[in-house]
Amino acid sequence: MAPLPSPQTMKERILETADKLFYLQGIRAIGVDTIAAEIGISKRTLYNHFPSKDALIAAYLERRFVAQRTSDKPPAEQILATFDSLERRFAAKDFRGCPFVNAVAELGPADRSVKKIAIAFKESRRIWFRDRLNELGVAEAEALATQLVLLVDGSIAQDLVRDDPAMARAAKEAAKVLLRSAGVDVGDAVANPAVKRGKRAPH
Amino acid sequence: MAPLPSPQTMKERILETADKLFYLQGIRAIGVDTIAAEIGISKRTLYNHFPSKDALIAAYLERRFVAQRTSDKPPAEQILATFDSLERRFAAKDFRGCPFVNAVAELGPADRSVKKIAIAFKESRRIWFRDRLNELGVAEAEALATQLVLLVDGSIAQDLVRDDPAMARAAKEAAKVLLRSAGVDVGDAVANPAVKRGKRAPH
DNA sequence: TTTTAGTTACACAGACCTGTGTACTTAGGC
DNA sequence: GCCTAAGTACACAGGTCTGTGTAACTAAAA
Repeated sequence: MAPLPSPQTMKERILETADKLFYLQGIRAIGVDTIAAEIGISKRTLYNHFPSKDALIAAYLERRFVAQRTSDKPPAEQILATFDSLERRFAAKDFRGCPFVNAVAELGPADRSVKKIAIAFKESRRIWFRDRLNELGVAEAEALATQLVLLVDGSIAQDLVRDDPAMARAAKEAAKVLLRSAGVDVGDAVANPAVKRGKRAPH
Repeated sequence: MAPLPSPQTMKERILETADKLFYLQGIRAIGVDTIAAEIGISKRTLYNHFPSKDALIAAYLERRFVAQRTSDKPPAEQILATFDSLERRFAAKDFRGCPFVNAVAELGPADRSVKKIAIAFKESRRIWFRDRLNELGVAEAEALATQLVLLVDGSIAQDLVRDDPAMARAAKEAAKVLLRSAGVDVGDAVANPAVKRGKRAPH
């Protein structure tokens, strides 16, 4: 058997380090040498576990693809909690946007497989929203789920550029308005701060 | 004087080509050799106009920074027209997301100047929305402008991954709901298709 | 005609990248 | 004690990239 200097397997150690470096600094910016050096292993060992950098990239993205959890809390709460979770992640200094969007932006239209997994991830989140909305009996769950996903990705893109966790709060407020407009009770008397004082446009 | 084989200046020709290649294939994916070869000039000429690739990247982004036009149409119409314009751009096969977001994603947190111009661009669009909302007399124009910007960037990110121009329509529908909720007349009897049939959540 | 600014062709330095080849070491399992 | 699987050290091939150096060319201006 191979020596196991840590509880993780070597493959997992490589993936963990690749994840950190790829995500924080960019896939193209990080060479396999850098990853191996960071772990303290030889480049040969890395290539014994992954046949190519492309394979490592694919494994990195697949590892990032974790399905969103579903709790037994009310669906509306779960939906809104998504944005609280986002805000927490934005506040962390090592947040650098959506790894899938970044990979597609970075690797371009050439890399078909990367795009495939990115689409799958985006769709899985949309489906999660849709299912929660169906639980709420919302008529046009599909359309509303898409709109919520736009708010999620919009706040991620904005935070990537501006480093402003408040984008998650703004997205949450917008989500409340959309949910309310679809007949969902979001537990708030006034859904949108833009009408907090009941002001209306003069004409 | 230098020979001018085309009405444009050489600098502009370089920028135009760099724009096309950087945007479509990624900044890191394109070398200066490729740009020079595409125009049919020597690499030396390129470096006579731009001291470094970084300078060319900066010029590329600055050239992309075009302020949004303001027409004399009603502000609400102008705001919604933004999403129609987005949809048209999504439908073009050479659309590859927001060049500023892509550059930040690609170049990482190291490149400070790229981030700076990206922030300026995002903020300029938010300001444009805010000014239109102020014209409409919306109370919380700042907050609503931010929410609209989230929809814009969200639809761009989604289209980048999914190649689905319908994302722009979804963003527009969501924008209508938000505007309506802020008291703006968007000229539509029913703002959100999710309540088109008046369905309500059962509990 | 002479000058001069812009361009060209081309080589090259120096760095970095992916991926391989090879011989050596180390540590369990039998 | 031996075998085997995994890891190590290290060189290197072959490619790409940015950026520079240099001498020749071209065309317009003076």
